[in-house]
Amino acid sequence: MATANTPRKILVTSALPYANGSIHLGHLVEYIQTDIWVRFQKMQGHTVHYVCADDTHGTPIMLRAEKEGITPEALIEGVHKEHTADFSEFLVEFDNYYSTNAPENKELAQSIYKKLKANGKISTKTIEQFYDPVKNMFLPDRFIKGECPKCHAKDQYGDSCEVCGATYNPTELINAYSAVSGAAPIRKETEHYFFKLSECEQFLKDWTRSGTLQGEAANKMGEWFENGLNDWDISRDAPYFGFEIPDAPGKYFYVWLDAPIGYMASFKNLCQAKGLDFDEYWSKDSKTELYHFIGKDILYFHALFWPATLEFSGHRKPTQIFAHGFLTVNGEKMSKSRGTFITARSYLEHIKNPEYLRYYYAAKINSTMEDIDLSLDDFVARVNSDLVGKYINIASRTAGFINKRFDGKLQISNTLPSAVQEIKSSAKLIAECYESREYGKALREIMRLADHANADVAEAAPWVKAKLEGDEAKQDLHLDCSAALEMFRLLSLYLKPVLPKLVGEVEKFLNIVPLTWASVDSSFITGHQINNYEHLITRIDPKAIDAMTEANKENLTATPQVSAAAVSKAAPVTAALPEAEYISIDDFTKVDLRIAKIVNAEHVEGAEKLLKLLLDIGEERPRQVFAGIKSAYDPATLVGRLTVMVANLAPRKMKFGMSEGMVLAASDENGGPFILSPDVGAKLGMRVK
RNA sequence: GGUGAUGUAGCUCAGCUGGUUAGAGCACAGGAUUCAUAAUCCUGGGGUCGAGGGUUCAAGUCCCUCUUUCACCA
Repeated sequence: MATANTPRKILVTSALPYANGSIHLGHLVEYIQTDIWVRFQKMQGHTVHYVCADDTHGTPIMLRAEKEGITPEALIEGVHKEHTADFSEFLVEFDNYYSTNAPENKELAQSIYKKLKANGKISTKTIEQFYDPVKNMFLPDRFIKGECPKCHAKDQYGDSCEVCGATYNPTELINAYSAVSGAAPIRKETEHYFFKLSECEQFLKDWTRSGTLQGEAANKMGEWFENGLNDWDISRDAPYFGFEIPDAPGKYFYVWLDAPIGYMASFKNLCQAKGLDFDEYWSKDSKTELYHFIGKDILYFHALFWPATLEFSGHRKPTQIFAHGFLTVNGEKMSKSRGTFITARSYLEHIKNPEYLRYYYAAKINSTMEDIDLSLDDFVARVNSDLVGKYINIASRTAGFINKRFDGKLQISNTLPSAVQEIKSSAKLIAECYESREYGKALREIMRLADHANADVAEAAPWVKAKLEGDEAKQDLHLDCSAALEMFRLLSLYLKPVLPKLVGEVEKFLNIVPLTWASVDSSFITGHQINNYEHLITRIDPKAIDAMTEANKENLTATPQVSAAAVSKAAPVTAALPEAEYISIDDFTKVDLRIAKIVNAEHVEGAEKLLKLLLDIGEERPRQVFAGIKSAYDPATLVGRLTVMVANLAPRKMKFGMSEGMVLAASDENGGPFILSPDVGAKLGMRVK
């Protein structure tokens, strides 16, 4: 356990955000979690280096740059600026925020590769892959789309179906096409380089069970060992934005090979700037500590590939890997349609104060991989109640007496008041909570102490003493309010890792040097002069939350395609494309809507949601249409009804047969589906326009 | 589909190796107070701990089945 007596040397990383999009509230869970831990360790007096970088390589970045008509270098440079600004404003204090597309990283990636090769851990194998004959490039799985082989949903990615959840190989897709050019991909042989992970099994089994992972993470790893480890494909063919593999022209390192090496590169870059010893932190026998904070989704890379890469290239392994869960907003996945897909920038524009979010996240963060929920109502209630009502209130309600009655000078009793003593005695517990990443527990304790401090002030009733005559009452008033500010000082110290900026202002108000953990053992002395109290924090207005979610909904309709506008920081994202919200009359008339008579309706064997309808629109034979309305309609009640269908929708082969159109129906989360009915007088076959 | 997690008061969450009437904050109700940014203090109502089965003298806590939500599947 950490004590200030034994200074440690610690290197900490957060996962590298991909240089393909904006930082959002989900990302921030990790950076805030890490930053709090780093600030806590620094307050303990340890030597801590916190490094990170943009993850810049790979096919998506290459294609994105091409689409925007700029070089990949220009793209990632712009993103780097944006990311840096976002992190800085959220008070995430990296010692270095670098890029994987850097000379240090190239050199490290290549030298690590050479060492792996010299250790016999690299092999080559010819594999067959999909190839885009128009674009002249091999296609990663997620750039191949087609029909799901299981449920026949259209436009599914090459690895899994978002409709039915099936996983498969891209080769199994029906009518596969390239998401890049639309061309039908062909199969083509290519030689790939592999890291022989299969030979690292025993090492990894031992390593993952040696206390480096959380329990549930180690359980998850067990899954992979059961099936045996496969070798890891670490090469990609040109064209690829990345580093070329030494002595292998046209072959590039897969982005996941050089991304974690980016941790080293960022640190190396820091070493050059600050004169630190790189090898002290990365050599095989390093005595320093190394921690990676990551999301549970990339545990796989950090707990298998990464330690194996380090081990067999002659480096130290991570001391521990700290995986956290995902963020949900209002109990659900972040959603663009609900306005809960919120970027860091959007939060700053609407809520302004980043420390509210830091506080709320901290209140929710624990050491497990459980997801954490940002409940927006709870967010407002908690921040307003805890920070304003409890914590800041202690200073707000007592500082006035000190300033007005005692010229801002404190009077400290010889005997420590019991309430102050209680707060001091929690220092160890709170430190242990921070150390073990149980921030929620730490903040519960701190708020419990703040409650006691407020109760203590209520009991002392300074407003009563202020009205009493006599020196004794005046003396009591002076001591009581000074004690309250001492409690406030201690609580500020405990909160400092979470609220560095606010506590910085508290330090100015209290006229003290920056608080460290050792400040627990000191205290104010009689005669200490404080400054005038001014409001340090304001309550969150719930309207700002509503405005934020509304604005994010608008963003979606204004930029319907991808989040492309998010990264091109040249133009601020306002309604730049009003025309994108509208379609022309010509677009609309492409949809052939017809009045249809339901001539038959029946259940479909084996289908949970579908009814099979036969729809007459005046053609030779009725159309067969599968409609997902089983939950709301009894087939018998449908027969004979008129409704509206899309007549020129491309026929689609479904599991149960061809569907030759689509019935229109209304629904939302509260109900439906409700199919449409025409007004009296409409006849089957009539065009709807 | 497989695997790892997850489901506790209206909301957000604590509940360690099973042990007396299941806790906190917020919200709500009643009272007090007015120093403080409608902040604070005291009191109270509210839960068949996702469902069903099992082990045990005893289960929110262990086992099995089902189910919710999340993640991963190189």
